[in-house]
Amino acid sequence: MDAPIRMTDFPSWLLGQAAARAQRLIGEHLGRLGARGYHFRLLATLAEHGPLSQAALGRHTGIHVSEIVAALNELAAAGHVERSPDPTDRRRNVVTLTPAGQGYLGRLHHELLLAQDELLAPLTAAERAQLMTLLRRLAEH
Amino acid sequence: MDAPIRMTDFPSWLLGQAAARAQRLIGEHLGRLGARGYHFRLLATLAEHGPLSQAALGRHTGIHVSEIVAALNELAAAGHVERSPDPTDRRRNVVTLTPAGQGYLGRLHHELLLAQDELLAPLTAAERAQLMTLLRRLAEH
DNA sequence: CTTATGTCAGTAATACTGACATTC
DNA sequence: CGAATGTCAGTATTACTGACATAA
Repeated sequence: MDAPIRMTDFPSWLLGQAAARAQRLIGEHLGRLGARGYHFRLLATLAEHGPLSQAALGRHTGIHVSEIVAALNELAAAGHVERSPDPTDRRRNVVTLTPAGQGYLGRLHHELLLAQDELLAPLTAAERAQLMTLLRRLAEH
Repeated sequence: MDAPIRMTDFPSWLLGQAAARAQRLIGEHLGRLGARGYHFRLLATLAEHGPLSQAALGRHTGIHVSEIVAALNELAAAGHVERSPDPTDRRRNVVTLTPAGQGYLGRLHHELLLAQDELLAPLTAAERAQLMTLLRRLAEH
C-alpha cells in the first residue's frame, strides 16, 4: 500500500506557501503607502545607481519595459521621479529620483523591514540566517 | 552614508525567486504530460480521500470552486475522473478517480519528484531537510 | 538597413467576485 | 425561508508579446 501523495510534502509546495505569505505581507505593507513592489524596486534602483534611462532600469531590475512605463507614470504623477529627455540620445528618457521620492523610498523601506520581521517572526536569528543562505543557493540556480 | 537598499537582501525577495524557480520547474514537468498544478492536486486528493463532491474537493485542496469546475471539465474530458450525481443529495456531483486517472496521477507524481530533485539539486540531503523544516514553520503561520 | 528606445494594446495564467438556478 | 452546490461570466493582478514611431 502506497502512502497517500500529499502535495504538502513537496518542497515546491512549501516554498509556494511561504512565498505567498511573504507577498501578502509585502502587499499589505506597501499598500499602506499606496505603493506596489515595482515602485519600490524602481526607486531603490535609482537611489543605488543614480539617474537611468527606462531601458537601463529594465536591465537593472528585471522588470519588463512595458511595466516600467506604467509604474513610472504613477511615480512621476506623484512627484517621486522626473522624466527628462537625454540630451545625448534623444530616444531616451533620463529618470531621476526627486527629493520627495527619496523620502518616499525611505518610508517604503521601513515598511518592508516591518514586513520581513512579521514574515520571519517564527524563526530565531540563527534560523533566519540559515534560511537566507539556503534560499540564496536555490535562487542562484 | 547609508548602504544602498538592495531588494536582493530581503528574505521575501529570495523566497519569491526560489518559489518562481520552483513553479517554472513544476510547470515544465507537468506540462510534459499536459497537466497543470490543479490537475495534480485534484487527482491526489481523490486518491487520498476517495470520491468527493466538488465542494468537498474545494475544501480539501483550497482551490476555488470555479477553478475546480474548469479543471474537472478537463480531467473528465480526458477520462481521468468521472462526475456522477449523488443519489443522496441531488445538488452534488460525486467525483471519482478512474483507473486511467490513477495511472495518470502516478506519472504526474513521478514528474513532480524529478522537479523537486532539480529544484533542490544545489543542496545536500541534510540541507534539504533543514530547508523543509524552516519553510514549514513559516508556512504554518 | 539594423538596432535601441519608449509607448501602448493585447494576451495568458492565476485567483478571486458576483450572479444564477437548483436542491436541501 | 436560509444555506449549500454547481456553473458561468466577469474582474484584478502579474508578466509577457506584438506593433509602432522615433532616433541612433
